[in-house]
Amino acid sequence: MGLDAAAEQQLPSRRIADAVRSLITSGELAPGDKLPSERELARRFSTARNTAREAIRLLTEEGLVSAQHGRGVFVREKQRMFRWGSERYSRRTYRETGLTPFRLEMQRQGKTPRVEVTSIEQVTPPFDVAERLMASPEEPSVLRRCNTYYADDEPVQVVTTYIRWADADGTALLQPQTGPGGIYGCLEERGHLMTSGQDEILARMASHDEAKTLDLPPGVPVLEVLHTSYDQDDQPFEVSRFVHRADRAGLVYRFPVES
Amino acid sequence: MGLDAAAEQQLPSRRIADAVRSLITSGELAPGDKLPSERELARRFSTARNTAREAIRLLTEEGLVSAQHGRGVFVREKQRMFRWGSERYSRRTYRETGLTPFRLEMQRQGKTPRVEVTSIEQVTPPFDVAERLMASPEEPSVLRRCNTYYADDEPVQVVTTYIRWADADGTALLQPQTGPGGIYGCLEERGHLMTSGQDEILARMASHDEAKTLDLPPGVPVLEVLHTSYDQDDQPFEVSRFVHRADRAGLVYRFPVES
DNA sequence: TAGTGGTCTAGACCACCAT
DNA sequence: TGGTGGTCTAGACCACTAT
Repeated sequence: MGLDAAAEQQLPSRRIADAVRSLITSGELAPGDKLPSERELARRFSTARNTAREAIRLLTEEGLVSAQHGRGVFVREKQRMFRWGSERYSRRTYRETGLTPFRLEMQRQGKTPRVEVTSIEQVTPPFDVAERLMASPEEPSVLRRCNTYYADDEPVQVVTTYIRWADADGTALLQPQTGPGGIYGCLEERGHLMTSGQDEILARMASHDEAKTLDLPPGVPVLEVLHTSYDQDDQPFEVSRFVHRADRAGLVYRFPVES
Repeated sequence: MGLDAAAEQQLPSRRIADAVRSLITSGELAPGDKLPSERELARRFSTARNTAREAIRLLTEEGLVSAQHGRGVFVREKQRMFRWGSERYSRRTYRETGLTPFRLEMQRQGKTPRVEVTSIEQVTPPFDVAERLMASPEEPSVLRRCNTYYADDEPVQVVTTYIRWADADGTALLQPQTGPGGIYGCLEERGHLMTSGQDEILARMASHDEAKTLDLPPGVPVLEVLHTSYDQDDQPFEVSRFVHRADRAGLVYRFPVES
């Protein structure tokens, strides 16, 4: 398997990692292929098993391989299946297809969509949300809706939506099922028509809980999108935090450039 | 230091990680603070040093702490300083301030900007770039310009720009200094006025080389933006790949929502 | 049952940093 | 110089997966 092709190096763990990495980038080890076992690598490179293990850890951290308990270590499949972006909020596509953006994207990918409403509560919003929602300090409580979205029963995104309590009280927003128009339909009835949006994007490693909820393998970051909706008066009326596993999701934005 | 406050758990390494994590989230350990040493943690929890080390590794992977050789392990500072997005391409702000978006953002942050031109070469573009640039298969060669951007001599982004060779040949684009209008000025002279753009965003762990170039600590992902510029005829004429360290950079997009 | 990864121990030596 | 993280060894036992 040409593992010895790696040039002389400093650290044994690096040497092993470099050798395996070059097998992957050269294509000799294809996505889905099984790596030699830790014990086998240790034997071939005449090191302790922990050293081979450290090499695997380096590759895992780079997102190149993924371990499966009791089965082996495998070359990661590159599949960035889902594409989100500003079309997430387009009413036109919804009118034309009758599908929400999530369901539309799932259909595109041939996956079965499922949405789970995790919780609906009255809470005090986190700082960044309060700032963007301009929630009054006197009455800081907002409605928080937590949802988890699944594709073929695999979690792909976790969404937390915040709406001022004054806009939510007494509406279907307090119910898991908000009706055919979704939450934006409810908010239109309350006088808020989305005319523009802002997405703030960052990437980070998943927290402990997120890793569990999203069933994230180690070495996979998350994409976090903090979305703010603005109404016809250019006032913010809704803030949502989207958390995607970054190996499955990408974002796309088209925009005009003023001359 | 209340380390023993952690509830009983299964694995020793998790137990230690949980205890330290709760100290961080509770604020008892503030950003910049030094953690107990690995040997000290091992002593307090009556484990081997490698077990305490594994706990630190878990926290590093979550992006909570960062080790400094010979000094100790420290709680990470949360500083997401830079904000990029569609304004990156605004001609208006450039006209009004005389500053490129990068220099403007640096000024905002009180940092000293520096741009290093790493290489200017005629190459065959990678697949994703060729696809977006609609480079002809007969004449697949393009100009590739590699730049590294620094803030106070710390690398913050690596940019690779691709331009069709026909548009670049015989222009200042072949030189490190492209003149006051930058590369877009050169391309305007060649008949390409940017009227719209597309940014495709993904997050991933850094490759080996990127980690070195960006001086990335472990546990920090990168944000990759693949930008495509469209001219007055809605034809793509330039593709750039931006790679940011995700603990320093965020992206912002404002967009209209059609009714 | 055999082979795999997951975790742990109890040492050791090195490289880096502060004093 | 002493303390820190970085790496390594040579074992051990457990949990999971396949057969």
